[in-house]
Amino acid sequence: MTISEENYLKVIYHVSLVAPKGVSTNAIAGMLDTKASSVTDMLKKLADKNLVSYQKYQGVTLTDEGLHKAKMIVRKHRLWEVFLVEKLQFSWDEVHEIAEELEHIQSEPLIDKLDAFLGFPAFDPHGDPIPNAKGVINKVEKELLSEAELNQLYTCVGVKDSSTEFLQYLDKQQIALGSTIKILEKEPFDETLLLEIDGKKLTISNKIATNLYIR
Amino acid sequence: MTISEENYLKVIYHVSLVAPKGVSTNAIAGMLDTKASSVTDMLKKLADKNLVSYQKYQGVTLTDEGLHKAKMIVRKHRLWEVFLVEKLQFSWDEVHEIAEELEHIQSEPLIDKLDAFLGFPAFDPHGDPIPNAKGVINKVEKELLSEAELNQLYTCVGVKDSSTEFLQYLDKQQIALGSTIKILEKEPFDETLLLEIDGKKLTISNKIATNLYIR
DNA sequence: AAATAAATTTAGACAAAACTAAAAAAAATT
DNA sequence: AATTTTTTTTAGTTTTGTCTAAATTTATTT
Repeated sequence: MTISEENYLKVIYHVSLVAPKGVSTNAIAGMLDTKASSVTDMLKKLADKNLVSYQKYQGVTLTDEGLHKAKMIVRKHRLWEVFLVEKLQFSWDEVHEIAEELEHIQSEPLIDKLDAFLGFPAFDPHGDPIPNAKGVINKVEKELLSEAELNQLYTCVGVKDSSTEFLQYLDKQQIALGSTIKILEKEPFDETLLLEIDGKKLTISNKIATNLYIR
Repeated sequence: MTISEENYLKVIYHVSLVAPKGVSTNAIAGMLDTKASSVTDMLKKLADKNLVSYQKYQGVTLTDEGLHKAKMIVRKHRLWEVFLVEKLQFSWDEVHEIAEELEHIQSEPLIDKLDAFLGFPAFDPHGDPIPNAKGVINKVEKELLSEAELNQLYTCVGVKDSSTEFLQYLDKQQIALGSTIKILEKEPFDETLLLEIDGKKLTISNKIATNLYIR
């Protein structure tokens, strides 16, 4: 598999988690910053290799084989992110791009030994679950902070948006995975929240609240 | 720089350590398992980018810029090898291929943090020196076991051949970097050596002796 | 010094992965 | 239902890195 093929599989995987009835050519083109015509070409190739099922104009879905390959790429990406943060002291907003490269290194023993070295982590630095060597993903029930109740105690378990800007905002406000969160007030007009985070008070916008996962 | 360009630079670097007056097209083709005509094409491209100086039919040498780039690739390769052996418990005969991939990951901070994580190692698992971030290489005087004197105490500091077969032979005979070696006898007919290695006696052929570095 | 052999380069072709522009199909609108 | 818009595909090109076959240069031998 080429790096390009792997990137297509990964994008189809991520999009199909949200849009399960077949991923559109344009959606893939948008995520990969390429043209729809290029996507069509690649989908044909992936279909020939039995990694996706594709019918003209009908979008694409992963085959069992394609799904497994995609999960293995995600597994590698997230394990490398853990390595970068836990062992090399990168911050969680710096690791995505590097992991985008590392995820394409081809070696089963490498990734299994890396997994063991890291202590078989279940989640990456952004709270996303890491598929195990068989592709099984530990599902954890979680909800968005924007859906949470007043005056209940929650723990921050992940982010939806993992852009540099958002992650750096969270760092600045000292919000991290594991932080304890209680909603003290909810402004009805714009859904701004007044929170108590690890004991400190903080006001956040609805946009922030719709990108933080809690449990 | 593409992976292919990096591989050419690396090969030119390695060959020019042995043949300093310009590396031939065929030598490069042989090492990269490609055709001479492909090499010619690439040399033109590298010359356009000012990474090599190249004149038709006269072989090629690295420019200062090309030399630095090549050293940085070697640095990455050897640091990753240390990581694989020291942290992930690979044996020294398993790491070359994986490091061939990892050496192309593009991130300065990654490699500097990896260097720090590993404790700024000076040598890789085969005893080869690791260039520092500026490209400076710690030279260590060493000689081949085949050139060594009788009844003197030496330490094994590296291998010339680092093929899987040779490294596995050394493992089997329990010869490792740091082993203490004394030559007890040298057979004049075929230069077979009787050694005492870490206290144990062992007979080795001249071919082995010409691939082991000692100090 | 001429002839032969070896090494190197040129010319032209190909596959992968992208592109543009135009055509075709599907979806949305009137 | 017909028209317009959007999405998707096709057709033809480009770039990168490779190849083969032929031509050229350098090295070696007689």
